Amino acid sequence: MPRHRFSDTRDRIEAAATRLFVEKGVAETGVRDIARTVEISEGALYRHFASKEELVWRLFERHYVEFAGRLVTLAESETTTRDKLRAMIRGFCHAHDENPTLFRFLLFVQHGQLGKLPPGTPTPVHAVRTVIERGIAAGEIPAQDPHLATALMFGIVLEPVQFAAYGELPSDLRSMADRLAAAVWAAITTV
Amino acid sequence: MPRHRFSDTRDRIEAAATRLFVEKGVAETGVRDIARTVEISEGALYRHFASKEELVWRLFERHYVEFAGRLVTLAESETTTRDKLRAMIRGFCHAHDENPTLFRFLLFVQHGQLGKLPPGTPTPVHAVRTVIERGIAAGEIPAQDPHLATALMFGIVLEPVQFAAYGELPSDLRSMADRLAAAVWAAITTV
Amino acid sequence: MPRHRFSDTRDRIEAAATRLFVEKGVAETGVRDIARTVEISEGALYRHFASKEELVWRLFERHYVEFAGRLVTLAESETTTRDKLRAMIRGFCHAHDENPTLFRFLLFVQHGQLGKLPPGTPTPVHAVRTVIERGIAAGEIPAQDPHLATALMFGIVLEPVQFAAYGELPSDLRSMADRLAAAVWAAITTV
Amino acid sequence: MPRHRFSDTRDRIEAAATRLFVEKGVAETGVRDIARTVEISEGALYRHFASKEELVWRLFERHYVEFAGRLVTLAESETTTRDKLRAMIRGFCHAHDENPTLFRFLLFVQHGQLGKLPPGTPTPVHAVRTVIERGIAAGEIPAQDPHLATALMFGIVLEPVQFAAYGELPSDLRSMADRLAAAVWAAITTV
DNA sequence: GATGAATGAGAATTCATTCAT
DNA sequence: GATGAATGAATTCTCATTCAT
Repeated sequence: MPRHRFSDTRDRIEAAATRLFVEKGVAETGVRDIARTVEISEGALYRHFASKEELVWRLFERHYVEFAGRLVTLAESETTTRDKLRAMIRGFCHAHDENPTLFRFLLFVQHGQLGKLPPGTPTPVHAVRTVIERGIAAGEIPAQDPHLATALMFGIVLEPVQFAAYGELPSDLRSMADRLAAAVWAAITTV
Repeated sequence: MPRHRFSDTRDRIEAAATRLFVEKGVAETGVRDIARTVEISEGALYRHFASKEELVWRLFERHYVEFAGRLVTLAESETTTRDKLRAMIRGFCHAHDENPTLFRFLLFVQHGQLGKLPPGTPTPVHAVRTVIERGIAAGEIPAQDPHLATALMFGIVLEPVQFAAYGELPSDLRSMADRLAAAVWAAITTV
Repeated sequence: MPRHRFSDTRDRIEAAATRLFVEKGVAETGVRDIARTVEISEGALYRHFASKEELVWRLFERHYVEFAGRLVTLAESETTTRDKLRAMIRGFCHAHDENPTLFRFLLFVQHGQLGKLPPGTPTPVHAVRTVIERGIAAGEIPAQDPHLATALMFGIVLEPVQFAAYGELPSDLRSMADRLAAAVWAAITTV
Repeated sequence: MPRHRFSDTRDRIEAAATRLFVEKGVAETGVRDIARTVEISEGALYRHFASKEELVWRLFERHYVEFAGRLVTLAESETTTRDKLRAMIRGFCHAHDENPTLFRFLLFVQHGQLGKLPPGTPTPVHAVRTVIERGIAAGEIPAQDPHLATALMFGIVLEPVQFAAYGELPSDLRSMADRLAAAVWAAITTV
């Protein structure tokens, strides 16, 4: 058996990298920083990831797609558009509170990665927009640009995360979930 | 020799730097890139800015504070809270459409810089929160956490900018200003 | 004016690199070695060459094509095939004696580079083969595989260079030129 | 467990290494490449060779000396100098065709190793030169520098190998053996 | 005998900054 | 004021070798 279990080191690398990427930014985080945090040599990192770029990508891709899937599942478990949206918003809050670092990495630090997703990959944006489009089609939401409505929903949910990171809001997002759901509903039904 | 040649070059540096910073990120933009874009030598850049860091900081600080001031002025020109907020939102949209690059630089690329502002410096966040706090005190807005209400307003206004940058919304934000103002008002009056 | 004239440093880099590449091999020569030899910093090298690979390629390409051209010119200045070949062989010897290091770099260290030449580029091999093919067509050389005859000529001329490098022959190749020409002629007319 | 498994692995390592060294060069071939090709772990390689350097050296030394011995034997089995040389040339061609990769490794990739041979070690060069020196002494070859004559012979035999590797000659050297022998004889008897 | 994660010394390359001209 | 070659530290990555299991 190896000195450390494989997945052990790999997981520790991922956790450390995510945290550092969020704290300092991807470009500002050196392979050195990650290695020092995990307490392995720089070279050892490359046994687990072919490059820093791949590390970033893997981190992003896996969790991003997974999160999108979770949102879809949450929406499917409800009937009305309003309930679907509320469930998804709770999903956002839950994901954030569970691992704020990872959440922030996925939703704010990922710009370069988005373009690499194969076209057609389900994303959180896509999941939300689909629900909204169906809501409009079903007459549950007034007719409007679904892209704009989606943007409103994301803004309302994500900006509090930024404020929380700057200490201007508590970092317990779940306690605000219903308030946010109400705000989203008000914002997209007021045309 | 032209009197304004100096500031001309300086302005061109600032414009080029802002654009590159937004397009590629601050860390990913080299002094060399900037110099090449402006068509001056690398050395010449240092005649105008003591360091790359200072260039970033100057770029941010000047426009950020100026923008905050503009928001305050806009709010002061109106009487009711609702009108104040609408005026500010129009200010956001106007600032964006006038120079989307600079706007995006100020609102999204600046994370590292925010902490350098001397405490007490007026910021856009502060300008908006003040209006909201007064609106609550005056009973024009239901009692609520003014930080959260501020976050909602920022989310509703800024997220469409991100969507516009990804081509999912038109980049003409002004055409959406009243819709955004209505959404903000609905979101913060629905508790 | 710059600290050193541009071409000065560039030339010194090329000379040092050629020598080191021949002495130790390309892979075994570090950018560090070159920089130390030229007495500049490693980074300074990159102002003159985009990469080590480009340095190798530039070194090879320029001189290789130039040498091929010289051979063609030499052949054109003679009438009979025998005289053409002798002139080319003298050209080889002259090129070697003038700068044995460069000669060895071009003819022995270049394997990886040959494939990068755009197809159709005139090479020394091509120059020699053309003369031999015409000699066969004109009946001045017995009918035979021109590729083999070319190989014989190259072997006869180049192997003494290797021996000279190992101290088993004097490094003054010009003194052997006519002997080598006689050997080549004998080898390719004896079928 | 098979008795010869050890030497099996060892042989497979040697074969893979030889091939990779010739294809990509010694420096460009990593221990990793070799291990992957043989389908063993990197660590396992060190059970068979103390270091990469030793692997290269062993590969070279054993076959090089063996090949020199074969040449001596071939020469001894003939009487006249001309026959001795022809036998040796056939030996070269045979060795090449049997294992072109190994042949090329020994004769072209070995530069660094030659100097490590204990002085006095019989080498192919030495074997050929001895025959030529005796031929001169016996009056079968005109008086001349035996080193140069040896170089001519090596050039005539080895250059076709290079051409074959570049696809400009068939890789079946044996079919050319007598032609090469004739060329060598012509080259060294024409002074 | 075998495994493969880990090491540590470099390798090539980039980059903000300096400075002689 | 301007130039661009030079610097030197830092960065990403490679690689032969070791060693706990």
